[in-house]
Amino acid sequence: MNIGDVARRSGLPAKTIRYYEDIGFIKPRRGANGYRYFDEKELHKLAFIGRARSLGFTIEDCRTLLALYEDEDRASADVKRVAKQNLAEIDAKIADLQAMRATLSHLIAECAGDHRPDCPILDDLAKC
Amino acid sequence: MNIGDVARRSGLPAKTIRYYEDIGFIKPRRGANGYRYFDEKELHKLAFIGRARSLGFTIEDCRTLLALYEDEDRASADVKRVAKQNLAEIDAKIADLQAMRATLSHLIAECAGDHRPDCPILDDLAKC
DNA sequence: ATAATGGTTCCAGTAGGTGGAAGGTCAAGG
DNA sequence: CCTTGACCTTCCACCTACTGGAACCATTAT
Repeated sequence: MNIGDVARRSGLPAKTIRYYEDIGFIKPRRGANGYRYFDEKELHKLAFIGRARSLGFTIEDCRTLLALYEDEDRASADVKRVAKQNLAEIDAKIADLQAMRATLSHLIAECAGDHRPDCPILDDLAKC
Repeated sequence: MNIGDVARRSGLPAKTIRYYEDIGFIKPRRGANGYRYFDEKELHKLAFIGRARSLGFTIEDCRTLLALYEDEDRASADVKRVAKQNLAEIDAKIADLQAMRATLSHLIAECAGDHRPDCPILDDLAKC
């Protein structure tokens, strides 16, 4: 498979796949013309990374998860630990965003949103 | 005031204040020794930006909001529009994160988390 | 032969700062 | 007067995870 096929099948942009090669996730062979050639295993790895990324795992998490995935003797506890850590980070981000959301939607509700200059949103931002 | 005083009073790191000067938010005068000198108005502006940033507004949003703040003839509708746009982005992020969270916490619940290698988390990531 | 498509490398830029080096300045204490 | 330590300066690099674009080579279809 060429990179375009892998891109289509994995759902990742070709640029991202090249980037993932740069940072060492995959090492596709090269054809005589210099083109990358991917086998099913590499496609699989890329899809794995793509799915992990979409669940909010960082690139470093992906390295760990891939290593665990390829380690037949892994303990599921190790995977669970990484996943729980990620969950905690997701929860922290949600909490942050919800706090912002609460403040902001309160301010929006208070703002008349008309032609006049008086604005509780600006008042709040400016308050010392 | 020197930059350290402003940092303490605004809650922003001195590095960030220098950065905000670089990108044109403030233009503090300089003393004979080259030190930046800040007046109350600049402190105020920095605090305004800090608060806006903590509510999730981008730097570009901050530029808009500051301009509105300094425009006596603004319409509160303009401020409200920026705020609503930001709220929509926050909501989109929360929704994304909650979708991740749901999938991930489901997988975590299914994983035994022991010494055995079987792991529904990896199975899910690997599934084509 | 040519055009469209797809591949390659490399460099730069994104957002919003943060870290660190190398060096100038100022106030207080011995 | 000198030193120490806290502050200040600039500049350059680095962070995450890509993304865009230029310049160029290869393949395929017409």
